[in-house]
This record gives sequence, C-alpha cells and structure tokens, in this order.
Amino acid sequence: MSEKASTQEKIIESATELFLEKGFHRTSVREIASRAKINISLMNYYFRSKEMLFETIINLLIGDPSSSLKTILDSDLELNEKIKQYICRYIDMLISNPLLVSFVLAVLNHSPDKITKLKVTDSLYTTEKFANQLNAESSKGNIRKTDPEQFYLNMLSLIAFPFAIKSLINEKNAYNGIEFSKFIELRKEIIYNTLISSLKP
Amino acid sequence: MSEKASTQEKIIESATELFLEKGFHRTSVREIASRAKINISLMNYYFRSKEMLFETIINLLIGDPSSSLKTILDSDLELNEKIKQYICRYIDMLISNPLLVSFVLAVLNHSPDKITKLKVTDSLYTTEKFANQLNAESSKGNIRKTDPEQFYLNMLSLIAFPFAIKSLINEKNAYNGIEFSKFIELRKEIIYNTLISSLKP
DNA sequence: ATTTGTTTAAAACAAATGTTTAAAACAAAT
DNA sequence: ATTTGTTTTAAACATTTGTTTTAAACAAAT
Repeated sequence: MSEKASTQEKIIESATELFLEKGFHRTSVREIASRAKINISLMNYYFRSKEMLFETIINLLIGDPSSSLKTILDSDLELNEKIKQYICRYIDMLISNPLLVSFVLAVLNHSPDKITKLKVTDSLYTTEKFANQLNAESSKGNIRKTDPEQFYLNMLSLIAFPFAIKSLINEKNAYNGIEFSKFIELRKEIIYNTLISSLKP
Repeated sequence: MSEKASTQEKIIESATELFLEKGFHRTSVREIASRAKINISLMNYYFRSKEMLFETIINLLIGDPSSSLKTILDSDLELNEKIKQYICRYIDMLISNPLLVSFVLAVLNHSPDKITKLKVTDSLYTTEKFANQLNAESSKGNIRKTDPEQFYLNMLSLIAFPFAIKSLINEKNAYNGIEFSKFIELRKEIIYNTLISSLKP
C-alpha cells in the first residue's frame, strides 16, 4: 500500500484486492476498512454504499484493459499480425492480473447488468471492424469461410478460460504461480497456431 | 417440484436450483426452506449445516456428468472420433444444464479445495490415457507434435467458456435461451474442425 | 481568534444471517 | 393404550451485516 495515499485511494486499493480475491458478498465493509486502516463509516462517506464502491471498482478493473485491447482489434493491422498481437497483449494483461477473469465471470454471472450496461461494454466483447476484416479476407479467398462471431469466441475462450480454472491446472500439475505463468506464456504461440490453421482454406 | 418428494429431496431440489442461480452466499437458508415449503430447521436436521448441504449438492452436480465424460476420454475410440464424441456429449450436457459451468467456476474460484479434494476430481480434469493416445499418434507422424496438456485445455476452453459468458453473448446478439443453444450447437462442428486442423502435421 | 467546510471517529441502528432449542405431532411397535 | 423413535414446528439465539448518527478533530479562510 502506497504511503501518501489519500483515504479514498486506500479504500479503493484495499477493496479492489478483496473483491478480486473473494468477490462482493464474501467481502465485508469492516474487512475493507480494517485493511485500509480507516474507520468503517468512511467507506459510506466516500462511496455512499458498498454497492457503489463495487461498481466504481468494476469500472476501474475492466475499463482500462478492455479499451486498450479494443484498439488492437480496431486497428489496420494485417489479419495474422492483428491476431498475434491481440493474443499476446491479452495474455500479458491477464498474467499481470490473473484474478481478473474470475472476477468478471463472477459479476457477469450474478448481476450481468453491472457489466452489460457498462460504458465499456462493447470494448469487452465487440468485433465489428474485426468481423468485417474476416469477411473481407474470406471473400478474397485468403481464408476459409468463417463466422466472425464464432471465431472471436474461439479466440477469447482459448485466451481467457485457462485463467478461470487456474487452481485446477495448478493443482493437477503441481504448479506454483510462476510455473502457471510459464505454461500460459507457451499458449501465446499455441493459440496463434491453432487459430491460424483453423482459417487455412 | 415432484409431488411425493421426501423432505430431504425437496430441500436438495430447491437448494440446487438456488445455488445454481445465485451461488452459495447469495442464497439464504430461509429462501431454500421457503421454496421447498419446509421449516427452516429441517435443513439443519437433515444436512447439519448450509455448508454440508452445499457440498452434497456439489457432488451431485459434478459427479455424474464428469465421470460420464471421462468414460469417453478413456475409451479405445480412434482419435478423431473420440474428439468428436467428447465435444458432442460435453456440449449436450452443458446445454441441458447451462448454469453448471458458472457454478463450478464460482466454487473453484472461492474455495478450490471443495473441488480439487473431490472424489471426482480427476474425472473433471485428467487426461492420462488421452495424453498417451496423442503422444502415440504424434510419434507415428499422424499428427503434429502436440502437448497433450495444452491440447486438452484448448478443447475444454472452446467447449466450456461460451457458457461462462452466456449473458454477454445473449446481450450482444439479442439471443434468447433457444437461440443461444442453436449458436452453441453450431460450435460442435466448429470446435471439431478447429482442433483437428490444429493437429494436422 | 473565530468561523467555515471538510474529514475522521466511536457508537448505535435495524435487519438479516446460520444455527440451536424445546416442545409438539406423528407413526410404528410393544 | 403406551412407549418408542422419528419428523416437524415455532421461537429464540448469538453474530454479523451494511448503514446512520452524532460529535469530535482538523485545516483553511476571514
């Protein structure tokens, strides 16, 4: 925890850690206050309610990464290169925050509106320009006829799902955090190859 | 709800529905009792605690499907056919219980031990015989050199992840439950083709 | 020095939680 | 008919929950 952090920042820092680890309902406001070393009532003073604090943190956690990734998808990169970079950046992002996938899935599961009604919704799961690119390449005969929706879902699944079952993978292979990251690093190329060969005419 | 169901069965039925929909912490024992139309204390009478009831239900929900799928993986089917059947049966199972993925991921996330220490653990995520088969085919030059661990993870990701983000997919494409199922049905062949082309030497 | 607006603290609040108790209702057996 | 063991009920239990209240501490401005 940073030293000169304001009360507000301390609350966000602690709450973010706890919400990522344990989710909304398993985290109590007293635990947040205790970790942030502030009085309980300050949470309500700065964020009105636990719920609003949670929504603030959702935006912080999802907003930045997803819009950064959207940039790649919407760029003018050549298809193969775009896919390669997207996989790479996405995985790097998740390695640096391995709890993010489970967090998003948890929220998505018990209060989907919190995510779908988000300003950043379409950053999270939209493919318009990318879809056009796939269709174009398909028309030109460069790649197999491909449903962009399904292809993007394949890509997302291959990238994100392993993080959702991290503990299962670690348990089975007796991995620690670092070994897991190495295992995931290997997937960059594997996922790329898998997707590219699925596109070959 | 069945008519002649015993109290114990009524509790399990109601609790299963609620745990699947809302998870452990968002479900109260009073809600379970109310839906099952029984007295609150009967829950403790039959299952000692909410926690033990939850574990009972985890076993019921995960046990059967996963061991059934394990059978396919451990069979003597030829590789391509085995993959095809595995995808098909897995997806059929998830279509008939679309909340299962999110449920397992939620449990896996906040109390991994509940799953990894399960009797059915290895049914959930083990690949020994399948791995040997892949290695054998690889040695014979029939398929590309492939890490079985990564390949199985690919397969699992492609199959299961879409169910974890069901609400996102539905929201984006304005799907209802049936349209989602159709979308997923299409994936059987797509996933098969994707995986098979990734194996081609 | 006093007033002002802001931030922090301690205590209390009402509501909800999982669980236990103690007695009643019930069915089966003697 | 009475005892026995099982099942069900209503009430209370002790904690914990998120939130609010009230007042104190603080800093800045007049």
